[in-house]
Amino acid sequence: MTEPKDYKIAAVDRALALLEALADRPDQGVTSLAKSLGMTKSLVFRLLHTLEERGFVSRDPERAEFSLGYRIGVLGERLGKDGALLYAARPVMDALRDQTSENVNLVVREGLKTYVLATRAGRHSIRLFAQAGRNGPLHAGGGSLLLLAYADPSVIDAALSQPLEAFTPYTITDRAKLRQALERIRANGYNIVLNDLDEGAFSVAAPITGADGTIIASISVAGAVARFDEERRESHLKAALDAAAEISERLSIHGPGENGLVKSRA
Amino acid sequence: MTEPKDYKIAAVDRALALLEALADRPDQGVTSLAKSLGMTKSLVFRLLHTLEERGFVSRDPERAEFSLGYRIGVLGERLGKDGALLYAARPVMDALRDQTSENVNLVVREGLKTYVLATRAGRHSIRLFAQAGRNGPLHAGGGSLLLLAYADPSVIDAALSQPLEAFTPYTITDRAKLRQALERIRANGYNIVLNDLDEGAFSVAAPITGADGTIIASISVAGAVARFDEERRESHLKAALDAAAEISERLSIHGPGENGLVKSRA
DNA sequence: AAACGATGTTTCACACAATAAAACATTGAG
DNA sequence: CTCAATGTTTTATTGTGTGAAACATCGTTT
Repeated sequence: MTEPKDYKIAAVDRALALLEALADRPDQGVTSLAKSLGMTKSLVFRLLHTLEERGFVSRDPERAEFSLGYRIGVLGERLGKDGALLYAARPVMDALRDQTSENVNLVVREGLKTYVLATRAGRHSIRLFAQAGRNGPLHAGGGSLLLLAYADPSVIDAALSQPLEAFTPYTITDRAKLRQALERIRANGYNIVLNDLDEGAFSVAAPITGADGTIIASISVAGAVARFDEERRESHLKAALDAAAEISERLSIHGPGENGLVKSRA
Repeated sequence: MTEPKDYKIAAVDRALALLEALADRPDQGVTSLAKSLGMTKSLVFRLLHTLEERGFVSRDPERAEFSLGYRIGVLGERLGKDGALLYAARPVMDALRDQTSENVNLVVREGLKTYVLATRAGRHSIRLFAQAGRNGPLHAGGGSLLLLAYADPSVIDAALSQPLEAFTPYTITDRAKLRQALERIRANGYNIVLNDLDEGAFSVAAPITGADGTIIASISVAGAVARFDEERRESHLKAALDAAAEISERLSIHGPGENGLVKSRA
């Protein structure tokens, strides 16, 4: 492989590595950090000094150990939980769309509704499906059902105590059957639906895990059932699960592995 | 003034400045950022490139504009709201303690209780008062009452519908009088109490404002009433208000002004 | 359609600033 | 009291961050 142009500026990259190390394990000293990152003490010292002046790291009153600083919190709050998820998902959604040529949706739950955080339009379907920013029901749609399945029991109860609108003849409105469906989703770790929200549409949804290990969103591949055969079922499912895993990893405190970005296209 | 040794490493500092600029105004392009920060386009480009590879900035799919990246969110979440507040307050609390020689307490509300996030022990009082991590009531104590005063009306109602323990003969347990007291706190913008939680103790509390403008915590100067005269009342109040303002500014999206750290000791 | 202007991208050479090594200061333990 | 480990400071050299300017790639205007 050819060298892909490296515009990275080393000092900055090292500083960011330092922040990651402190996020991973707080309350570390200069020596410890230098050792674990393969830097010299003096370098780490000066990096910390720079970061501290801007509040990106904070030192213990006892003047010994460092942790992430308040400014990280302020900036992080600025972008919000949805922002982090959205930006982490962006390149992965692009890749998933390219891989499947179908629509890709990123959905979160908000109370007893779902909310489409972002979408990618597949090559085919023109006027189809999800619009970013739109609310949807919890009891129909691939991603929605999946989110409901992993929601707190009290949320499930609340959702099931509402009237369940039938969007198509295939929408599950029977509460017992719905509970069964949720059970199966949890058992499978994914969800595949056909025609239950939009007639003629399929959806293959996988769960995204936040930094705390709970399921916070779903990513789904959706398109016209006409293009949905057994083979695509398998490939789309694998692609969705992989994408969900990748996003989840990005959102974990340890961050993405070696590969800085999404896997290279074959 | 003598030059205070500058260990700052320029590249890193500029990168952080870039992050701040993006937090201040998202969706900016290379040129815009370069102009507003007084950097060259090529530098900004490379900084952004470095930051992007680690997920600290994110670019629009349309390949034009940049914003803060998901990693900021992940790291920020890691430290939590309390962490940001705590670290922002740390040096200010130290300064306030040095200035007043009294105890300094940082208190937040959690439901119908208060929670001492951090303390600094004054020169005098040995075995006195607040312990970090301890819960306290909402209706007694300088910081607590102040937090109650600025809490949501529903919280006030809930707090007042509970039994109001009398910790000393001076504790306000009459609901009407308590509401009056809260009213006066809001009118003043601060709170001063004597003997209401601990016999023989005073407390001068000021409100801390979060990034969204709401009051999220209180910082207070506390000590023995024996040392509390009219002059100290004024000076402690001013010191507490200044400290609260300083912390609030740090927590604001625009960040602290020119002076990177706390004001120099006189 | 062609020319323009603005923006993002790339190249390149030089100065200065980031870096490593090593000396120094400070702290705590045995 | 000595020793070991840590944070801090200095210094010299090299490498790298930097600015200027060329280039590409748009979208807009005439």
